[in-house]
Amino acid sequence: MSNRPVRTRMAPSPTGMPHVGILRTAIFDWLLARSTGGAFILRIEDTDRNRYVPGSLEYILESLRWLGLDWDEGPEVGGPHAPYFQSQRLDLYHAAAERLLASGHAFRCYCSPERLDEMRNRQRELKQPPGYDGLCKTPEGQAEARRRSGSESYVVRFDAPDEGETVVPDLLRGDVRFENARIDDAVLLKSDGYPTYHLAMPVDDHEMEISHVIRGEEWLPSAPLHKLVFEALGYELPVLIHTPSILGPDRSKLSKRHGAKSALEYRDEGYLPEAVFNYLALLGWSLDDRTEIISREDFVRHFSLDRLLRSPAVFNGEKLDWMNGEYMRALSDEEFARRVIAWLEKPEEDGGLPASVARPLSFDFTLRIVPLVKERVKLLSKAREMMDFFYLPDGVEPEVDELLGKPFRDDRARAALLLSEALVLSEGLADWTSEALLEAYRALAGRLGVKFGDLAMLIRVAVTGRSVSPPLTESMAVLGKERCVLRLRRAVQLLQ
RNA sequence: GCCCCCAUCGUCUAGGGGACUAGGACGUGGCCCUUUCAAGGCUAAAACAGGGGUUCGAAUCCCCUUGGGGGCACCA
Repeated sequence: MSNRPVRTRMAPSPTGMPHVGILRTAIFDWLLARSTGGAFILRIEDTDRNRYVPGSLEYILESLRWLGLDWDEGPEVGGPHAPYFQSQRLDLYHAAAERLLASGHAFRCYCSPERLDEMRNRQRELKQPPGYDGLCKTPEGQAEARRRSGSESYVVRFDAPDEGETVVPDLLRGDVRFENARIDDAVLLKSDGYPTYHLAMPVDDHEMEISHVIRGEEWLPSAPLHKLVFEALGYELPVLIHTPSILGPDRSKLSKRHGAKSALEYRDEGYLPEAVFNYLALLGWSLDDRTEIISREDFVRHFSLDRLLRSPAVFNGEKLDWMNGEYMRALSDEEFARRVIAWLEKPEEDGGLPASVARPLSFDFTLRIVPLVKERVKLLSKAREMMDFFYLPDGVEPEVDELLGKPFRDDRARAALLLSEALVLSEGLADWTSEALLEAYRALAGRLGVKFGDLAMLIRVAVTGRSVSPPLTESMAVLGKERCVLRLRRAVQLLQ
């Protein structure tokens, strides 16, 4: 195998948001490059104008940026092999096609789509393997095809050998053998002058000096074709690595059907990029028998191709959630505050706080809240419901049912009494600290003959508007006496 | 239909002939902690798909079966 400098690439088509499968492969590409001092190249495979989805390029770039996969060459950064858009490299593909035509490795095919359809239907009925029947391999056949289609429009097809076998060396899977008779005379150049992947990929990977092609295993069946094209063009074949698929819960390839998400959707749901990176990188690769949380630096330091797995992995959202929680808790308070503020300052419809809350949020105030919520939140998006009551300028509006809860469902008067006792006590409290509050409320509960938990819940809902909240007295200490007393008073009124 | 790939707890995985009464993690159950919710601690259940070989010895190597996945476009 070659000793060329390591150069890997991600080569997405602009057909929408890149999903986790392709991103996971990109992570391996990036990791291989970064761990070897090599280069990671981004190339846009925009050769199918029919499938083009506007905005895709930005989705791709933003996904990579979000995950921290910086590219050394490609869109925006340029590079010695620019342009990095295949639609701007047509001359290269035409020249390659001409060479293949001249050397007899390819031929022009005038068959109409209709004829090809018929051909395939016939083959299916006869239970024969589908594939081009070779009509246009001879001048007579070409004439016939032209006559039948009534058009001069043609494609360039590869003339695959009919005998022998082609052995594809895959670093992960070893030598994979294919009978040449099974290799189709694939279209290399379409009638619109654009190349197919089968031509563009060998040409570009050669031109861009790609040393390792890491791509999904769905490409394995066409790998022998690619090898043949590389050879016909006189190019050195890169190291091939076909990564296993990521599967949905039903074990079929992960797709939109399963709610397969793009990186940007994870971002918008409140996941941390380092957690998504960690989780994805561990789908098909492992460091050892126990390490789950691995920093980006350690991934780079320890990544090696020989620990890549061959078998497909089912995507486990619950484990991702757990891992995201791990990363959230591992953040410093300051960093947590920065990220959560960025989230909370978004418009309400995007998961931020209501418009009534003035932006920007106070960093210092938020920093005091962070220790109370950090370990009870798995997603940034969940932070809002845990934290909003701290910021609401007009207080909270608890539901009566919520306030009464189970213990006081049938004794509203008692709840009102307890709460007003708590109010009076609070108003008279000079030392507004969590410790003092806790002590005072415990004593009160004892004096009134109510379980502390029940009393606390009453106060909790009154102050936070919810029955699930960060620790009560600590939250109240941060909120401040004035606001707490106000909210207690309002709750008492609500019950009376 | 044909071709190719894959196969350890429900899921992600460790394991590359003896260290395996098969380890870790997520999830699940139980207990502890506890002002809610989390977090944390302890603990439990849970797997080598089946069958043949090879070998003194197989989760590990080979073959077959079964199962799962992918591919067979002028899409990538």
